[in-house]
Amino acid sequence: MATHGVRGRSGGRPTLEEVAARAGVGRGTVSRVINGSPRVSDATRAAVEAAVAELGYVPNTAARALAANRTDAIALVVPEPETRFFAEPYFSDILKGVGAELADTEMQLLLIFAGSDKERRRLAQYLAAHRVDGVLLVSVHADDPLPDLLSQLEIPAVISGPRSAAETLTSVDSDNYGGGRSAVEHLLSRGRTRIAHITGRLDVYGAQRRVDGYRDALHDAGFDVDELLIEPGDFTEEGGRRAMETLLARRPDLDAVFAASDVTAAGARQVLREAGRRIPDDVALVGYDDSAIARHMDPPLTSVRQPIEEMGRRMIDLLLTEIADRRPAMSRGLERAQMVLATELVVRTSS
Amino acid sequence: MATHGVRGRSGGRPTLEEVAARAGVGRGTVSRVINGSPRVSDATRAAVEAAVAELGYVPNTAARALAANRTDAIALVVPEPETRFFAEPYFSDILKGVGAELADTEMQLLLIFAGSDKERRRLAQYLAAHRVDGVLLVSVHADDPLPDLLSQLEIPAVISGPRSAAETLTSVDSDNYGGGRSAVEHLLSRGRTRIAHITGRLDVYGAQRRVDGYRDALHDAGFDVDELLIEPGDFTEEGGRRAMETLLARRPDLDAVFAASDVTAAGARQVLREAGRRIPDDVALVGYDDSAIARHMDPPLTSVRQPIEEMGRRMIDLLLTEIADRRPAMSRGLERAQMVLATELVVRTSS
DNA sequence: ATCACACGTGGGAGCGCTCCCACGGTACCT
DNA sequence: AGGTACCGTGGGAGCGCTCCCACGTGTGAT
Repeated sequence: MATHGVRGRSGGRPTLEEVAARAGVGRGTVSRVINGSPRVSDATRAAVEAAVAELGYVPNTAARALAANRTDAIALVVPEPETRFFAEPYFSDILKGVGAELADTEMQLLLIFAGSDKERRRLAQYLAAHRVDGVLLVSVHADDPLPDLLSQLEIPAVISGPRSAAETLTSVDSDNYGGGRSAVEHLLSRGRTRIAHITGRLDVYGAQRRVDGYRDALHDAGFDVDELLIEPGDFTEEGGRRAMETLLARRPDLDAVFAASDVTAAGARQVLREAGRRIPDDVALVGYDDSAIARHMDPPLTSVRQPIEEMGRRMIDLLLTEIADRRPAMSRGLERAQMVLATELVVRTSS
Repeated sequence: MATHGVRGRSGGRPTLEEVAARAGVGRGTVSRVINGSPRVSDATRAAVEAAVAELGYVPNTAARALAANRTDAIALVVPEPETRFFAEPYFSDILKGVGAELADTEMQLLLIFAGSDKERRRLAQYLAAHRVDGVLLVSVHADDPLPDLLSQLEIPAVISGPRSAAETLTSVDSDNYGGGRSAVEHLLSRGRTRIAHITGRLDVYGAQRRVDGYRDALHDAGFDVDELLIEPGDFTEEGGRRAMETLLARRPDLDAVFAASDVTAAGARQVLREAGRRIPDDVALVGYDDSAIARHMDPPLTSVRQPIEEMGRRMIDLLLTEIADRRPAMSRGLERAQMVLATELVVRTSS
């Protein structure tokens, strides 16, 4: 469909040189037209474009990459096994945002999994070869060496979910603090006062921030924070069950639970049911992520929604800017951007 | 982790030339070592490898691609919107096989979605630019122009699920005929004789082959095929419901149903339940795909499993061979490979 | 009339590699 | 001794682009 027109009699694909000859101009001029430089007269531009169309010219990426020292490709690095990538809607949402924002760009997106050690070595090789202009990093654990490798190689990178408050890479995050806060404020407004919190993995910065939001919301409402109402989980269903059992044993009079993920809430719900507590009558329940689970739970789960697709879009924005600036990491003076997007509490009948 | 060692004082990455100088050999020799040519003495090879390690040399992909006219990349083209890609386990299984087979290769895998028209135009551009050495095509509809574009551009390609018996591209498929056959033979062996079939979308070659298997199994067992027992579906749950209603109205005495997908079977099951038929007592049910749905259905669904991961692996095998042969499509004489992998009937309590 | 300075343009140099030819050396034949 | 063959090796040429300098030519200020 895209290519018809005369193939060069040489048999191969037409080159810049051939287009130039055909249009009766020099090589440089064709290059300028191809790259959208404004320093070309309209007449010349038209002639070149005609020649390009007639010959079905398509630039040779390798040659361009070699000469210009760029690749026009960026990588989305997922430091997880592929299984998790498909299992968690998080990734698919990010990918959707990224794809949308990249759609009218020349940039090519590469999806790279780095779950196993072998894959990670491969990735290191890959980055060392500078085969991408920039990197999008999602779901990075606190002790992951990848970000440092990237700044060392001076490859522009944007991370989703900073590793800490002192993240050195440009980052995009949802407002975990505000999310945690809004969940608790909502429960308070419903008249609940003995609100428990099942946290996420605390080596994940976002999980900590949710706890901070939980604490501050209670504190600002004039309550003391009861440490016995806080129990660490790990984002999983099983973790939610365990934590809920502990909490119930420790504080049987609790009247609400804020779980750090919907899956965790599902685990908690199960234990509450088995203990004969009705939701929301006896215990109100709020989750986090607003995933499919939340909508299909019985009763439907109130949950904090993160704008994940939007995060994907913003990540690309920032990355492209950084690439364009060509001042990779730690360029002098320039503050690393730390973008934070608002969350939204989706109220359902569980609270 | 991967790169330490002396960076060239020039500041940039070391080149072949610098490695050659350091090892006291010529450029060609280093190239030979890098590319694993046997025509290098052991001593020289060792010297070069030492120099490579010391300098932290990593080949420049763009330069290599330009000089050698190859990209060391292949694309997995998914002619579907990203949503379906994540929704259907088929893709994740294929990807798993592909990834595994590619793991100890230099080849880079690109994932390209071509669901929308815009994306397809982009893809055509991409292929015209020969940015990949080969293409893996999955889930292609009968009238898709993509395969023809590929052979026209002479890009090696392997398709999963041939478009017809006369597929011109190299293909890998599971044995849909045998799968259909085994499902019916199984039902016959259970003493069922009035076996209905809800087909898949009949513009999908594999769906047709399943029908063929259904027919032949009955015929070979000495039964006439009752056309009123065959009702077209479309692989969806809703299609399964509709078809089941039709069948039940037409042949209330049917005692078994073979559905062309598990999802279709789920739809059929629902209608059967509503009609008061017990499974498997009154009506035995067999699905296709052996997906999660099959395992979790009540009762658990007998289903035909396709070796999807294996298909991914074989596709890569064939593609790499084709790339190595450098005789892209329709090279003279060479029969297109049409690989067919066996299916397996997983018997559960629904039959 | 002169100078200055844009602007649009052509083409050399060079990006880092692979390919291939040519060369000297060794080994084995006649 | 000369011839032939092959092996390991060096390095020229060239892949198709971008970058940048240099070169007219036209315009406005002097």
